[in-house]
Order: sequence, then structure tokens, then C-alpha cells
Amino acid sequence: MRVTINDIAQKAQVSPSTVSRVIAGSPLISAATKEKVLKIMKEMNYHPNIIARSLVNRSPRIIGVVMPGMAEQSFQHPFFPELLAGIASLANKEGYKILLANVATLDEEEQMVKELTFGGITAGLILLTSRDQDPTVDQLVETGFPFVVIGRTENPYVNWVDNDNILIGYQLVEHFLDQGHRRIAFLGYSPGIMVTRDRLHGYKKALADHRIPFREELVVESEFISANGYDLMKRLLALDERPTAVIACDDLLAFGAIKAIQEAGLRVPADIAVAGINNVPLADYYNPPLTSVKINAFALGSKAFEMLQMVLASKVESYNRAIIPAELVVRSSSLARKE
Amino acid sequence: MRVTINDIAQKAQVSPSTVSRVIAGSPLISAATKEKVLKIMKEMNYHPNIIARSLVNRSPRIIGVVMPGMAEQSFQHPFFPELLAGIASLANKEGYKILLANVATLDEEEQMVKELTFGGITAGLILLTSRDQDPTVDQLVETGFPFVVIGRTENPYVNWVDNDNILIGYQLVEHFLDQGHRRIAFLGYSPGIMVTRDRLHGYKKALADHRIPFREELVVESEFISANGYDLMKRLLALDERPTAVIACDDLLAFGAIKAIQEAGLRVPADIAVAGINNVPLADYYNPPLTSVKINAFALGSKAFEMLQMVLASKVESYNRAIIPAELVVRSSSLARKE
DNA sequence: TATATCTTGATAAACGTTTGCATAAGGATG
DNA sequence: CATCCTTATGCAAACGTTTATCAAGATATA
Repeated sequence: MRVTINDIAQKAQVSPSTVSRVIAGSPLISAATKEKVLKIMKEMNYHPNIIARSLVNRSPRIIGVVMPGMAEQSFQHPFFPELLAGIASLANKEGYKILLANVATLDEEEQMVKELTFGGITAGLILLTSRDQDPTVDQLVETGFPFVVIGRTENPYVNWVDNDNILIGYQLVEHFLDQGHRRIAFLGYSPGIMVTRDRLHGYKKALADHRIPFREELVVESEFISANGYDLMKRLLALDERPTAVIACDDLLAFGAIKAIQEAGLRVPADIAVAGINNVPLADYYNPPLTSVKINAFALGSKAFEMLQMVLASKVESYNRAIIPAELVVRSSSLARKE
Repeated sequence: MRVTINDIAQKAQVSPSTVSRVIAGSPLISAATKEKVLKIMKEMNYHPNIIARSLVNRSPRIIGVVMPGMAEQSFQHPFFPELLAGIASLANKEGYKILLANVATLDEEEQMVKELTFGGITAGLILLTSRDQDPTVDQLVETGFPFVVIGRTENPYVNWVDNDNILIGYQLVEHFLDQGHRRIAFLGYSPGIMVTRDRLHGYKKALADHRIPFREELVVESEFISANGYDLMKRLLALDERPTAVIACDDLLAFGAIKAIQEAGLRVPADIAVAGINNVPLADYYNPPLTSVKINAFALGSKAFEMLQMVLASKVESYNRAIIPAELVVRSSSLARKE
């Protein structure tokens, strides 16, 4: 049998409301009573029933985190756990619990979001998305339910946190230009995925700023899956004029690409330089070590929670955006031989 | 304002209990009423309040998943998300929500588990652990709260799901023996971590079964962190009699080891063969591609949920164990040159 | 026609909290 | 000593469900 506030009250010879006030740290309670109640609470190993508490003050200290399914492959991604840890680090501190909505299909996602918003179980939502058009986001905007997006969508009525993907693309190009490259390819553009769009955008902008003509054939589309890096790179290798440098939208793609390059009898970076994005733990151990961009997933998560908290406190007047800086990590896969 | 069961009842000219019974699919309701109510529910976009429902029938359809913190590094691990997906796949189907308790320290873990068990918010817990002695597990056993462990601990009063780590160690040794190796090293044994203990156990058993003497110096201890593979391997390389094959307790360790081997001017697998465990996505793209053991994390997760459901239904008389089979994936890092 | 049976729906209590309002005790003030 | 604060506590309603018990109407049976 579960020990309730009434049991404590009875044992302490006070009313339940007094116990409740002790728990809440109300100043209206005498020191003596407070101490007595606290002691008994400890003795009886009492823990407040979160459910009951949530019911009465209609904002449960639970936030929902909605993750897209394996369909998007994102689940395999090492930064997901880090992101969760980032959210949790702050959430725990603030006494929020995290309800993880791990959905596989879009239908499931829609249903889940409905349950979470109308079901009264969560106070707010953090939504992970990489799609440029996200029906779930639109759905949430319509209901007015408090939420924050990690990633970015085209819907403007949204508070979001994201990496500066445009800058990431830009910086990688500049890095390669510094190394003397002029034919720089972009591997892994996926039209529906905002991240890749932004990165490509940065890539184009950097080229333009440095008066390098943009070449359609140097951009290779994909589905953001590792296995493709190998195949995609082969397309580039088949070009009349091969690129001398390759920016891959993800480290997994980069590894595949390097494999293809090496199999073709070429060397990285001597013949073709390569850089990835996300800085997976193995980038350092690859041969050659892979230049990448470190995404601060932890910060992404904690910032998202922070923003959601602002939203919950109605402290946001307009729509907020936060951009988490990323850091270029140069390793040998992108370095020119000394000239 | 939230639409409640009373709003529906009012609109439908019936009592709240009737609406409730419609939701529950009770057979005591006439088809006409049922249809009318359902229609109005849809019209008003009604979703039952999960909190209120949980309060009244004291078993909320929420299970807690407790994950060890970054301290154990486990978070970086690619199979964590897959595990979660495995849990969620079944949980969603059964109408259970997942509360993710993502704790950083042991104190936080203890506190969190207390809140989850006594706080009435979860019906049961799935606990991830790799420690042989886990205070949280002991704590849970004592309270009698329904829970299942993924991983294994020494506490016997526990339902758990795990890989057959002993077999994994055994098979890898046999694989290397098949390739003609006799001096096989074991990299990454960590005394407090059950997984590595079991794998080492399998390793020893295989050696014994094949009458190969066990050599203390071929077992290298570590902390289960990628960065160490490199350093640990150097210790092996410094031996008078170097091993000709290395089993690494984790792919990340294996990658570090390969790097050390190659830096020492030796070749993999020609001079030293290497195999890892966990089959991370990159194993295939490494140079050379890494032999590894595929852990079915998804199955691990879904099996754990299944078991928890049994526990919740009190369908377990004794303590259950489930072992998820793993699969050796042979790639070139472990293959002997043709003789 | 009176009674029993069955179908359908309503009433109210309960789950464990929080909190506005009321109240009692004690001290200060006039 | 009556009045008024202040401080500390209790009472009871409310949060949105579920469900046991009860009631009423309809139908069948004697």
C-alpha cells in the first residue's frame, strides 16, 4: 500500500493541508510542525504522488520529447543520446520529467502528439525534426500548445533551436579554399531535409563570395544514409573533371566516400580531400582522421529546454530562435600536402 | 480550456459515466448512444486526460526507462537509441508511454528511482546497467517495485534481458583459432562492468576448451572508453611476445587499437588481426573493415518491455532471464591471409 | 395485471493532491 | 478588558477520470 499525505497527516496529528504546505515550503508553517512533519515523512519514506499533483495544478511537470522514427535514420545517430542528456540535465534540475515519444511513422507521430497535447500529461513539447515541411509542427502551431523545435522548419510561428548550418557549410568551403581547392563537391544534399538545405545554402554562399562558379554536377543528392556515401562518391569519381575536395553532409557519408576514393586508387587527402559534419567519436580514429564539424548536441538540448521553460512561463512575446555555435575540427583528411 | 468528459456528456445529453463506458468499449451501451457519443468526441476533438485516468486506476500506463549517465560513456553509444526504439515499438502498441530518466550521477539516479517508484507516476521500470554491483538494482529489489534490467547484475532477484556475452567472447576466440591464431589478446576488460567480465569469461572458457594456456599479460584492462583503445594497444605492442590477434570489448576500442597497430608499422590483419564488438555502423567503412559482433539492441529493448509486461501482469512466478542472440559479422580485419 | 428480467443510464464516491477561505490562539494596542 | 492583528492550522472543494451501486423503463413471464 502506498503511503499518502493523509497517512503522514494522521501520524503527525495535523491536517493533510498542513503536510501539503510543509512539502511546498510554505512560510505559514511553524518551525516545530514543519520539523515534525518532515521527520515523519522521512520515516515513512513518503514521496508525493506526481500524478495527483499534476491533476490538481493543471500543469504537470512533465515535458514530452518527440523523436522522429527510424525512418529518418536519425536514431542511429550518436548525437541523439547527447541531445537527450542535454535536455535532461536541465529538466532534472527543474524537477521536470521527460516523456519520450519515440515514434516510427508519421501517423503514429500525429496520434502521439494529439495524446500528449490534449491528454494533459505534458506541460510542453520538444520536437525534433529535420523536415522543411513538418505536418506535426503545423498541427502544434494550430493548437497553440507550448512547444519548441530542435531543428528548423519553414513554419514561422515556431520557437526553435538549431545549429548554424548555413555557417557550417560556409566555413567548410572556406577551409577548403584556404587549402587551395577550387573544385569542391557537396555530398548528401537531400531536398526535403532542412539541415542539408541550409548547409548547401552556406556552401553556395561561400562560393559566390569568393567568386567561384557554382557547378550543378558537384552537388550530389542522397537520403542521408551512411551506406550511400560510397555510391554517391562513385558518381563524383566518374565525372570528367573530378572534385579535389568533398564536403559530406554527415560523417557517415564521408567515411563511405573515403572508402570509394581509396578503392579507386586515390589518396585522401592528397588526391581528394574530405570533410564531414557531426564529428562522430570515430572521426579521430579513421584513417586518415576525418575533418569534421563538432555539433554541440548537449547544448542544443539544454537550450531547447530552457526555451521551452520560457514559453511555459509565457515570457516570450515573439518567436524565439537560438543558434548553437559549431566548431570546425580540422584533421588530416582535409589538409593539403605542404606546398 | 480543455474539453473534458463532462463537456461531451453534456453535449450528448448523457451522463459522464456513459461517455466513460463508451471510451472503455463497455458492452453495456446501446449502439445508438455509442455512436452519438463517439461522433461528438470526434467533433470536439476530445482526448481523455491521462493524468486523471492514471490517478483513479492506480496503474498509469507509463513505464520509466532509467539510463545511466554520461559518466559511463554509454550515452555516446549508437545502440542506445536503437534500444529505446525497441522499447517504444512495443510500448506504443500497448498504449504505454515512456518516461525517460536520464541521470548523470549515482545520487541523481537513486533520487530519480525513488520518485518514480513511490511517486506513482510509473507502472514499472526498465533499468539499464552494466555494473556488476548496482545499488539501484538492490534498492528496487527491496521495494518490490516491478522492474526489468537490461544488462546483468549479480543480484539474483531480478528479471533481466541481456546479450549472451559469454558466448560472444567464446565465438570470437574460436573465430581466431580457426584463422590459425594462438596468441589472442583481450582488450578492454573492466572489472566492475559485467559485460566485459562475461566476455572475458567466454574468452577464457574457449581457450581452456581448446587447451590454449591463458596468459595474464594478454588481458588489458580499461575503462570502456574509445580513447583508450590506442593506448591500451600500445601496451600489447610493447610485449616481448606480441599477440597475433586482438579481441576488443567494443568497436571503438578496436578502432583505437588498429590505429596504434598501423602507426607501429604493422598491418591489420596480416600482422595482427582485430575484432570488435557491437558492430557500429562504421565498422563496415573502416580500413580495413572491422570484424564485429552484431548486438540486436532493438530486440533487447522490445524483449525487456515484453518481460516487464509479464511482471506487471504478475505472470512471472520465478525470476526470468532472456538472452538475445548476437551475430558474428566477419570482415577483413580478422581474416588470415590465404596460406 | 402483476412480477421478474434485462437493458440502459445516472448518481456518487474515490484516486492523492493543492489551495481559498475560515477559524482559533496568542499577543499587542488602546 | 475589549479589540484587532498576526500567525498557524483545519476544512472542504476541485482537478478529470473510473466504477460500484442504484434506478427506471422496456420486455417477457406467470
